[in-house]
Amino acid sequence: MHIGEVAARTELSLRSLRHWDEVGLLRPSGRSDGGFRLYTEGDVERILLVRRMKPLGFTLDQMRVALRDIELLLDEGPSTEHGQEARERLDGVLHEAARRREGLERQLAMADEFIDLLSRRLS
Amino acid sequence: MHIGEVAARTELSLRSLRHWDEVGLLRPSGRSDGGFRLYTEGDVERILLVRRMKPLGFTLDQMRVALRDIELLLDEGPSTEHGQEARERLDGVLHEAARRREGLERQLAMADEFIDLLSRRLS
DNA sequence: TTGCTCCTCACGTCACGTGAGGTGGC
DNA sequence: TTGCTCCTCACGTCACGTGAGGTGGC
Repeated sequence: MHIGEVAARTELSLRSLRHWDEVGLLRPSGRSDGGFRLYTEGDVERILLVRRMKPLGFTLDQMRVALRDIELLLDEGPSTEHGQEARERLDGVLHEAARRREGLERQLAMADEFIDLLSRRLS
Repeated sequence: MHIGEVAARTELSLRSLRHWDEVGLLRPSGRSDGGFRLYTEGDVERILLVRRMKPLGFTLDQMRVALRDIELLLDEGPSTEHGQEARERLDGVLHEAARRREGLERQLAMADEFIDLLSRRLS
């Protein structure tokens, strides 16, 4: 499918999808003869995975590595040497993700404090 | 107090505090003879207010305006013409804040989906 | 054929991070 | 006097946003 449909389905901007392609985070599976990016359902699934990871504040490059590792583990399993290495890196990602999740919760708590404070000032 | 103590107490970087000064969001109340920024307890309170507002993703300029309006309302009350205008702008800010709060919650939910997915892949 | 979608530059933006080189404060 | 903290440039970074100018696809 074309980039516009992907953008609509994932709620991402055209520019973000093109940027992710540029930096190698998410390459569309193909291109049309005219040069249009062609995304598969699998591509969309990977985009949605990245979208879930993004609120945790990882860089595009960190997400690129993590995505590769997740797919490597899926393809090769944890038994090969590469599979082992991927697993170890992903253990680190999971720990870091849990840490950052706490940060997100603190942000939500702060936002609530601000909203409470402001609505009290306005009532 | 000096910028270092403020940074420690607010968990903000020295650079952020200097940047907020540069763009006029949060000017320290004074300067020492040698040029050191001097913050008061009131300055710290305002910094903490901005810190609570920040997770909602407003720009520094939007927060600058909102902070001025909040203080104006506190100083002048809602009866003056400026007080009226500030109140109306802050009503808008509160609505926007509530909207963005929902976005933050969706981000937290997405992060949880990612963490669940990754931990299932690794177990 | 129309017009809607897509393309590639390429510069701009936002909120700082990160030195470099120098000086104030107890 | 030492060294720790602070200062001001000023360039770099990250993840896109925003045109400009041009073309593919049904």
